[in-house]
Amino acid sequence: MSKTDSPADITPEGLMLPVPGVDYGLLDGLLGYALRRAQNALYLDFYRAAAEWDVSPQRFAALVLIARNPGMRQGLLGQAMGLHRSGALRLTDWLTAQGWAERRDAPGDARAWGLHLTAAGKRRLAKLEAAVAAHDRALLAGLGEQGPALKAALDRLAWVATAQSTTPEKPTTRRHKP
Amino acid sequence: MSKTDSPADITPEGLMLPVPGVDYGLLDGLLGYALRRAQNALYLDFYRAAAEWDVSPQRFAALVLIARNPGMRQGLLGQAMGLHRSGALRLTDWLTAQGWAERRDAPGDARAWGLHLTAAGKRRLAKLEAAVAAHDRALLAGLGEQGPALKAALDRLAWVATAQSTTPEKPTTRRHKP
DNA sequence: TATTGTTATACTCTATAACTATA
DNA sequence: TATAGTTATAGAGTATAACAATA
Repeated sequence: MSKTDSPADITPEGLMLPVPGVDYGLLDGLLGYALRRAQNALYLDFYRAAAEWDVSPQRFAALVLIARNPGMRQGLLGQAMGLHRSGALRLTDWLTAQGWAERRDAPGDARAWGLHLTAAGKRRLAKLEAAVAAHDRALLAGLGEQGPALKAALDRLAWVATAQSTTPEKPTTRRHKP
Repeated sequence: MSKTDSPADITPEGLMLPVPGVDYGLLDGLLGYALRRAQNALYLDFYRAAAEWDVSPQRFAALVLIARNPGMRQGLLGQAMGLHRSGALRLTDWLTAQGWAERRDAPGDARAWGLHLTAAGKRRLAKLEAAVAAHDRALLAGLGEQGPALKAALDRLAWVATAQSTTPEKPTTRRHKP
């Protein structure tokens, strides 16, 4: 008796706002949950900033990495992003299909590709980066004095959490041929 | 000429560690990217803590919510977690299939379910919550004095970011029948 | 024998659209 | 007409396994 989903269904999905009347128990006190809420909010926010380009946060990161490390291999890209080889492949497929990047022969190794942005990709990325950076500055501004401290604490948190699970000797020295 | 994937392929996938020699460009300065790194690390870390129970962070959150709000509807659960109805359905399906929770008739509305933990679910959750809480405390301890400030800043960040995209009148007053 | 990239496949997460039964 | 839940389906995202070409 209904045509399709109703008007009141305009519920902003993905928005993880605290719902009044709901008891969140220990979630409210957890660092991990606070992080998830914040990340969720930022994710949605990113899409607003990058709406014009139709690029996800992950793809944006890939673009920046390729731009700053021209000729990098697919495998290295995956490594830098915590992806499996096959994931890096799909990511690269998308970037090339959309005209952002291209695969060229890698000098010295006939098996590998060197990744590069296309001319159009470089042009577009310049604007996209500006938009994202402006966006990030707005967030920092909204945080006031807490901003810089937050950034530092996040970096440290990533380090502490990985240290607990992997316990490498040093933060930097990793990812090398065994 | 290889049987399957080789020994050196034990690359901890999903681990988003900074790779030495790679230039991350503006990513290193972005709040959003720092957040993603931290969240990624915490996610993997959570799995260590909850390995014994085979529960994802999201499912853990659902369990806590149901435990603290017995009889809550599927729809409300989805709302609290930023999920679509169909997502809440699948989540609930999993929780019931695993014996964590059960659907009972909701008093007053024959269309709706009331969600409840099972007796076994309550018992298991008590231990799981203890493990997760201990884990979170360890993270906070690792952060030292930065810890509490980080938590506060994250809460504020989530608020700032959603404010920029939705601009509601007040943080709390939302999500009500129009 | 190990590595780079590929193909094929599968599983998770989450959305949309359309449907049912209530309200 | 709107809502709660459901079904079916599709799309990301990411993993595993097996393979080819190259190292």
